[in-house]
Amino acid sequence: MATTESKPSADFIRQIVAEDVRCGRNAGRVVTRFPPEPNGYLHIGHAKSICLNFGVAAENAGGVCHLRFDDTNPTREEPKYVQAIKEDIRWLGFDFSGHEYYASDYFQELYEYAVELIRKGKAYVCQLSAEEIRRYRGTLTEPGRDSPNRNRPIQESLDLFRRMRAGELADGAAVLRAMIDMASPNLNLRDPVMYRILKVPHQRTGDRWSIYPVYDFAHGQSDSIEGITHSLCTLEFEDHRPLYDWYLHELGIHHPRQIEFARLNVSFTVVSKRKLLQLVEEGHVQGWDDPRMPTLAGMRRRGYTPASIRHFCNRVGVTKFNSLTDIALLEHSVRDDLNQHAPRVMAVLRPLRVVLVDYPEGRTEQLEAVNNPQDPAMGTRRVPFSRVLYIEREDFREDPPRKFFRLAPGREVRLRYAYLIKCVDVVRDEETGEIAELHCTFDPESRGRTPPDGRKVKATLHWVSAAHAVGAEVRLYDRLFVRPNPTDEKDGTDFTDHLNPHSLEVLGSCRVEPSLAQATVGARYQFERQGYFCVDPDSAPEGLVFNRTVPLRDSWAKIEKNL
RNA sequence: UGGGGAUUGGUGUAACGGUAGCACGGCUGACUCUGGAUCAGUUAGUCAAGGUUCGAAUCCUUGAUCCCCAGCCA
Repeated sequence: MATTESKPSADFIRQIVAEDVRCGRNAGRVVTRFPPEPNGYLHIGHAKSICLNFGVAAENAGGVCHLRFDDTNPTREEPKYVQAIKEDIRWLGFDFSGHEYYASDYFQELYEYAVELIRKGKAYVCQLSAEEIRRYRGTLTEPGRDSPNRNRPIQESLDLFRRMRAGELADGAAVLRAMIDMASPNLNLRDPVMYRILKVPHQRTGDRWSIYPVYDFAHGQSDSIEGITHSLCTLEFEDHRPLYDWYLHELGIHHPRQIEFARLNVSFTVVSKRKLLQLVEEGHVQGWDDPRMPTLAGMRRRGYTPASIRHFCNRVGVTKFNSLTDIALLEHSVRDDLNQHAPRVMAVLRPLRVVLVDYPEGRTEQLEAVNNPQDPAMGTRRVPFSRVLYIEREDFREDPPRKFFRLAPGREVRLRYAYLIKCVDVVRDEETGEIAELHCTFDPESRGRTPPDGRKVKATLHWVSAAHAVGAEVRLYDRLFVRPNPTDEKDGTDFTDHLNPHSLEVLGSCRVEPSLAQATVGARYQFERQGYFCVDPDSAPEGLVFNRTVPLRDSWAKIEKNL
């Protein structure tokens, strides 16, 4: 490159990390972590966090990113989610081998930390009910009141805590609380709960525990135990930082630096595990991997590439501003990637029969087609051509509007890689009056080249040979919601009120070129002039199923809209 | 009316007292056997009001608006 390309400036987190490395904090080491709770599938918002955490680690010499499952609530977590999360992270392109951790592995240490705090007089067992604790906590504007158990002798708390662990107390009968300040303006500091009784078996520790640490008591210490240097989390934990600081300080253990950033929001979709779960449970979509879902599993099935998601995450940046990123940026990222890598094929979604009346019956030609004009190394293939073809119904207009360049009565267009054809007749179904087929003539001098008289046409259509085409089902997806911000419920609506009723359209009688007969599940293609498509796992030997990942930009659609 | 954050074109993001830049989107045009892609041009912004300064998106003051917090969820 002739001129020095200006480096994109690092986001504020990378700047902080760089400064820490520069001045030798943590001996120059960088250890980050991605800490999902295994209670749902990963979505595009998690992808942002994954790219940030693994990215920051990779950019620093010797940097490491841990995958840690925050599995502190056995009532909501399941092994199937652990598996799905690991699969999604690997698919996204990140390696956590040798660095897979579980908060549940620290249960014994966490228990000992809790005992230590009781011994120091910094924690106590409280037997107020959940409801009472809430009332004692006060409100945003009024201070709370001390629990009557706050001055319980240390020995008594120690004994009670031991009995909680031993299963001698019922669920909800007692909790362990930190003794901080019931009048703190930060509600997180009003004697927060550290442990609760949950006589529920845990997916990894079985029935060894009948008490479990709450997130706030587990998270910071887990980071500490793992030697995390930079604990990157979302904005809502900013208020919790003083609490984490307090625990770490009282315990006198390694203190990671927590930095908060804004979570990702994307227009016309929802990025919240709870809401995505609701869509699944209420049957608005067909599952976590429904191609309309912004889950990594859904996007994978839809045809998104890992690279396109990573690029998207890098482009949205990292700040503390609560933003709503335009879904067009996501769509651009995947087009950008697929444009360079997806082989082109011809597929007719809504077939209209075309008979070339002057083309010999029974004749078949094999025409050479380019697999990817962006990448000549991808070579060429042969596409069969014959007398009866299918073209796209929308590529013909009996009464063409202004600026419509495609086929119309008496008009000539090119068939991609083949001949110039001219429409000479429109044949209707006598009963329905619908256009049944088109009769066209072809110019034998125009095969793969401009005819000798130099005639030009304004449109090139894709097509398939009727006798050679393969049948397929194509699923067209549109945005899941009709509102840019479906979760804005200030007008009293629920986000499910804004679901797009047309987010899925299934086309059952599509015809695709024969080279696709061997297409394997997950393979991605550009259907020329239409968009990027990917083979769905529902495909069977008897029937291919394609998902539309994203349409090509369609300038005719824009012209038509403004006509 | 407690505490914690935030505010730069339509959207996202840079600029760290010295020319408000980049990307997406929009709009023009060129080119084209994908109305794709590509290329070129264009559009449009510092929340407000004061102050400091030769000079302010950046520093100070006041105000406005938005987000988060009253789970034994994470």
